[in-house]
Amino acid sequence: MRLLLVEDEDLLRAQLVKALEDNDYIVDSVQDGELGLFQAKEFSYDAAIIDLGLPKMNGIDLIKAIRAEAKVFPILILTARDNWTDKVEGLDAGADDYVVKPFQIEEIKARLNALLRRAAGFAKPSLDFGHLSLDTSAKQLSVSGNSVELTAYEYKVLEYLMLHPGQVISKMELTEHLYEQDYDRDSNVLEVFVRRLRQKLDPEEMLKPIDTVRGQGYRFNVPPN
Amino acid sequence: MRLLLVEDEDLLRAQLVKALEDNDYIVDSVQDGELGLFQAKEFSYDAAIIDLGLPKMNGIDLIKAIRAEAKVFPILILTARDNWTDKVEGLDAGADDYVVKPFQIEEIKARLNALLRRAAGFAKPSLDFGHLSLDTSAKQLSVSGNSVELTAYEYKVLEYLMLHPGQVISKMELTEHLYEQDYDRDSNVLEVFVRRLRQKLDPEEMLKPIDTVRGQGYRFNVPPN
DNA sequence: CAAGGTGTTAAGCCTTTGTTCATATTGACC
DNA sequence: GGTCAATATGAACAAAGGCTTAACACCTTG
Repeated sequence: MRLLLVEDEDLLRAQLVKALEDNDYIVDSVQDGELGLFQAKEFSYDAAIIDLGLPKMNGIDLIKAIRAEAKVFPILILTARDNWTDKVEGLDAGADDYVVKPFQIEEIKARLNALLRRAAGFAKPSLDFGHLSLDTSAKQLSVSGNSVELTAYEYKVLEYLMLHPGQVISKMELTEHLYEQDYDRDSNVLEVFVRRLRQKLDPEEMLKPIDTVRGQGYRFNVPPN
Repeated sequence: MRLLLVEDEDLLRAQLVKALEDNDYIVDSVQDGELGLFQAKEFSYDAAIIDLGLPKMNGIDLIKAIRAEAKVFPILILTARDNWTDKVEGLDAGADDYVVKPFQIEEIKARLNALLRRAAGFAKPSLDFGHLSLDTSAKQLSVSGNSVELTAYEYKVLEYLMLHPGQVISKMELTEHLYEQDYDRDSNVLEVFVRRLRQKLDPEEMLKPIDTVRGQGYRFNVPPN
């Protein structure tokens, strides 16, 4: 899960980043609205946490701009207690929830979880395609009935692919979803993971659940019927 | 046993928290209805104690909202003597019992025990999976008929895992259920408990009732039929 | 006070996993 | 067909994470 954090206060930002990272989120944090918008346009996030009082471009405008880009990930806004009217404006602009400063880090985490779960919407515990089924709460794959264990990273890759069935996902997009910063460019970790996944998904190499589109990325195939 | 306490009066709240904690409950306490609802949604409790006169969202609405979320844990309401009509409304809204203020702490504890016993009584006296059966009221485990003693913490761990069968439960989630605050990060208590549990559950190490999903947590395996 | 049990810590060992590397294979373009 | 870049593959390695055991402090209980 990759988060965008836009917060101008250095100390608070650092605390949040740490807390979120401890919870296994991958966090990109920036200090002002302009940078926030740039990041939001350039990368794809699972959720954003945005302080409403920001330099360069205020939080409300940032949210509007993000929504104008047709980005739909949930947005959690941080607002000071005294100007709570902002909160309404923020929700109007397209935010999904708010937390009033000062807050407990725990509250942020809980709200975030709620949003992400809600965003998953259909709250599907499992992603099913033909004889492949990925149980997202058991973190387990089942191939025509037989359960198969996945490592943490194998799971992340497969989940991401299965969440975008039939779409070509570039290696960069995948890598960015797995790691914090842009990872060492000349590494073939991803290829190795895909290789191991293919073996587990389809030991016989008959059905080719994951195609490689040369130069573009990988694609999880929706099985016929 | 984890309780949710929603009470706006600081002194009373503190007294209740202390008394309950002395009785080995784990207590989350909040000051208003909105926070209460949030907690109830976000975490899973064994029971709740709710004052009817609350800021932000009154107790009646809170109870309705909790029940609307399909939460079934018992709810004990606290009500002032003069407006006893609230009590009826509260019970109608879905509360299970009431105590009139002012009260003796002892009374709260007694009512709570009764509620919990009743809830355990017909809700789920035992968690059964294959040849494993955990008697939640006797706090006793039986492995293919033979009863096995569990220590307090062993029981807590196993109960939590068995309440979420087939799901991967992170160590953090488990630890938070065992202890109040987030516990010392670099301690391996949990591993030790799991180790001891595994021995008791399955001395032969054949059936692997508890899987470890590396980097993610533990999973109680649902035995195949 | 002795004895036994329980929760906790510490330490070393062992396994899994992520990562790298070297080398093979593939596909696209000339 | 030849050439080059992109991807696959298999093996090897180091570190993280988990396991296991033992010891210890603290309670209870008799």
